[in-house]
Amino acid sequence: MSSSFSAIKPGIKLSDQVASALEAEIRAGRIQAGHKLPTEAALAQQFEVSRTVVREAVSRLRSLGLVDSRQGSGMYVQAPGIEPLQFDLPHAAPREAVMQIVEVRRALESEVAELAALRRTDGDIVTIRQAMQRIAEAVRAGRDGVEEDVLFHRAIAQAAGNPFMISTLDYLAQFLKGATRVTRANEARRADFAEAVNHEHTQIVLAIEAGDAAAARAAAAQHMKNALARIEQADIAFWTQDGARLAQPLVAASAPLVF
Amino acid sequence: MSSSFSAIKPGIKLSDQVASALEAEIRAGRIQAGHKLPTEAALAQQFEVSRTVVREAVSRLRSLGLVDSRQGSGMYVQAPGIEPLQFDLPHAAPREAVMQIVEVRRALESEVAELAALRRTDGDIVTIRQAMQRIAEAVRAGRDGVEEDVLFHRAIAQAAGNPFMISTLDYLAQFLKGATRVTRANEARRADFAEAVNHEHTQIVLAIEAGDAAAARAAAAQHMKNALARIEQADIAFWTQDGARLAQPLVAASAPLVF
DNA sequence: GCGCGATAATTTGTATGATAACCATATAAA
DNA sequence: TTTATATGGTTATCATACAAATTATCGCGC
Repeated sequence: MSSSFSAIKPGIKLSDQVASALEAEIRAGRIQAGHKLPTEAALAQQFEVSRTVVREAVSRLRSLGLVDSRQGSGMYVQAPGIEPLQFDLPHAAPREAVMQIVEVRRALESEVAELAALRRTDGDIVTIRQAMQRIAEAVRAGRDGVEEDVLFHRAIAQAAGNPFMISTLDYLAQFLKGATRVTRANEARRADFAEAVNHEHTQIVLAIEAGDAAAARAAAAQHMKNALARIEQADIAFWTQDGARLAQPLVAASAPLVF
Repeated sequence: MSSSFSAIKPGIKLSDQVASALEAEIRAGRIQAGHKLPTEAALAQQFEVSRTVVREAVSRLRSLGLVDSRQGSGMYVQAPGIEPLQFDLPHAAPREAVMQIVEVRRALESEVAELAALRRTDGDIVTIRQAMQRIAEAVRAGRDGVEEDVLFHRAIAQAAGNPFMISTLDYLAQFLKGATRVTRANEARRADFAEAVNHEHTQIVLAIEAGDAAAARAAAAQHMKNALARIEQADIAFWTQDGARLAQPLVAASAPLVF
């Protein structure tokens, strides 16, 4: 292995240049996974920089999961890991995107409800019941109950006993958090919405308690379908200028719950 | 494997501790987006560490996109974006994890098949048919057809018209790629597996072509259920020592397809 | 008082050297 | 074979200093 690293250009931050160079070396596979890469001192000499910038660079690679440094031993390159999931949202059609993400959630919530009906323990049922209580209390207290709603669905996911379902749903929740609140324009429908949501939640819980997998799936799917309808009826949340995420709606105090 | 001596770990790196503390501080919103956080010297004094570790910690936060440092000015917290999805796999129960991830996939594939049945265009059907053809050709050519299988399921997802479904399934595929190939120990069953997989694929495609949403969902769910059974029958892929991801199986040439 | 440029102070980026903690290996001792 | 010790190498942390970029401050003319 020759791989004498090229010199560097001034202007851009040195640590970034070194980090990029090393990252390229690794991703190109010129340094095999599991192997040690040169010592900090050696790298500093090859790049003609101080050990400080080498450490800064390696720090970045470590947080990217590309290398793993062990004190006293050395720095080892890790096999290229799993590429994380990150939706890229189109700035063009935010309404479409929300509905499509809800479709994904519907698929998971249906499965989760079914699994919960099959696997729920007595403790799970207690937790779910409590979560439903808290939603009612929040609504009575005049709040929107969005946080409690998240916990309710999370409790069901917990009962399903699949941690990957939970984390995937949590990911989706980041996008839908803004959409679960609708604007003041629909304030008049608030009571209707809250009642409908509560009824749908009840259907799900009853099916889970009864251990009726098919009914639980159907109830969850119906819940999502109705939530979609509620979102469409209302003004949905809008997107931030960079299109990176859903913005928090301006009005939250008296906004109805849709999920 | 003697008695239970809990592993002590005072060897947590200072920079990691500082980074975690700062990250918690930011994610909790105690430092608003756009505001400056204390100078490196100040942080070093507060945490009672050297400026070096503060810089290492901040380096991590910068690569996470949480802060942005400008020379001569200071370090500014950036608006926290969407947290990407990244399963953390337990190195304890890899078989369980695979099955749980397949559960997630089953939920999505069922929904995808249903949506595809409702929304497929003529062009979609052609693409799906071609993808199925390519699997058959690959199997006849003696290859495992895993790549073609991925494209087949992707074609169906395309027909469903939901890009988020596609990217989520792609993410799951990273974990299941290793599991779709089984070891040579099951070589004898190869013909059976290939035939079964082909039959299940056909059922899905026929339902989609017929526009029968319920049948498509059922066929897809059955396909996933059977795939799970095939995985259980076979030796599933094993995990790497760090539990970070599925390892590529050693034997791929004559391994049967399960999905 | 107000603009405005020089300048000083502040802050991050980089360099350097030193020390501590830790690991791997070899060697000696029991 | 096992245990203890020695030794060199590597990363982690510390302390200090300087460079480079930004920001605040001062002084001066008007």
